[in-house]
Amino acid sequence: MKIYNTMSKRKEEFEPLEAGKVKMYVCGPTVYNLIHIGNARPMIVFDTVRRYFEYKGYDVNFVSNFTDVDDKIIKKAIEEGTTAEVISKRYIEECKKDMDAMNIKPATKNPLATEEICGMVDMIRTLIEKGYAYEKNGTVYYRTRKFKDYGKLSHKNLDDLQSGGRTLLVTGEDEKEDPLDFVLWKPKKEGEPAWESPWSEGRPGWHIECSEMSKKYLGEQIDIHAGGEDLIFPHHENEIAQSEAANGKEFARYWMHNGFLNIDNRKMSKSLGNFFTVRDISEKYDLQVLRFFMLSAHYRSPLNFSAELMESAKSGLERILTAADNLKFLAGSASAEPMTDEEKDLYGKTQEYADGFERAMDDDFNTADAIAAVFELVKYINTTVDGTRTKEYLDSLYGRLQNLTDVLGIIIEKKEEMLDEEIEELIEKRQAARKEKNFALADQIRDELLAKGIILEDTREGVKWKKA
RNA sequence: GGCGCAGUAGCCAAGUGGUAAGGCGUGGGUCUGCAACACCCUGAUUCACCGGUUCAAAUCCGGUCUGCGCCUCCA
Repeated sequence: MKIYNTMSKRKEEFEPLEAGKVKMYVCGPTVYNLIHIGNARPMIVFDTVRRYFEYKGYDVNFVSNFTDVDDKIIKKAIEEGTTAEVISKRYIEECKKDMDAMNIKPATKNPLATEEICGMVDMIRTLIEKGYAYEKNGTVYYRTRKFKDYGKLSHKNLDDLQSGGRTLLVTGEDEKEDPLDFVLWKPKKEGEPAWESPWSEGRPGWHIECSEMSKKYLGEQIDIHAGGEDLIFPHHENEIAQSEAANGKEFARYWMHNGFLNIDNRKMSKSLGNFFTVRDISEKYDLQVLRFFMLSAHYRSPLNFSAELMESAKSGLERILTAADNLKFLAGSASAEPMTDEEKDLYGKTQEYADGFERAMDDDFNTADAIAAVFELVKYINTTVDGTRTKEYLDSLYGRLQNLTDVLGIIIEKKEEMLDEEIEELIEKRQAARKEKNFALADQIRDELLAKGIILEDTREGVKWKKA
């Protein structure tokens, strides 16, 4: 199994710190609003990574935080005349609903920054003791140049950073020893939430949160640390500086970063009017479509989002779902005899698709290629299945398909839904009309059902229905 | 200014030395009372462009053009 490591800029064979176990940390969202579809990409991608590890038999300890104290949350709280806590609690709940609708497995642990302040204070204290941090007027800064490896993840050197095109010295920061130093602890301003610390009543800097939560729930050294590529610098670079200086050992073995999501080939932003929340999308699509769409490209590539592309993804997903649905439908009236020799042989050949799927996933989670293997399996199913097959064969194919789609987090199982009597009657009435070749009436009933959101399909084995 | 990424059919997208996966769409056909589903056929003599290396290049090297990202809060 190979993983592209941002640190080495190459694919590396994955070797867990502890056999059979994976410790991974994914930087989670700041909860000041509903999550947008850009937030959804790492959630979907790294959930899929996790699912694949589990498919391979690993025990995955998956930790992802919620940043619940931050300037944006405070700003929102002031706007609404409430507290930061109310805001963050609300959006954590909403975020969990969206994640559930995207079929993202709950993390082993979702730590909240505000509940881990003590640990952060301890870590900052350690950094000061070791000479990696200093306090000025209640603010604690990290002494960036003291950490020899600074820049190793983002492949930048300090002098380039300092002579960069933008002004690094911003307001009130002239008290820093060096413009590159970043904040570990800042004193509160009037009306802001604050915690006690040896330096001032205040709150932690953003970067220290992840260093501490990762350490507390996964240990000083972890297998995988992941997030959006925009976090490489400065967030992850700073986490490394903090954690490695404080703990004295390599922080994460593999650094994974997903590419950015653009909308109509432009960066998503509120000012461009191309900003979509996951909730917005859910009004028009089942979020499975969004998930499928995101997995159709490699996670490290930039991905463009547009209405047309979503429609295309919807059609493709539909094809997979239809094949699964068809297997279930046929199984309902299939022979209970054991699989025939021919069927055993046919089923045996599906191993090839599972192998192709794994080969793709083993190569740095190439979901686009893995999906191609799923489509090949679908084609195989569609061409080898009909009303004469045994239930055992149909169920086996279903199992094979589900085994793969589960890794992608795509649910092929149709919710068991009962039609109400009125609709059942209409379907029967239409069948009678068809038998009498009264097609005008039959079509009329079909239109009527369509208006109620029921799509009918006539097959050799009977009438299938599905929700529009 | 510094660092980095990308350019493969109408669209999306795999493929990093051995002769272009897969999906969506289009057009034609089979099946069907019709529709839908499904199936078959339909597509790149070619991988932005120009040179080079090699028996062999979409894949390696050099250059050009174009688009994008990061260096500042950002998934």
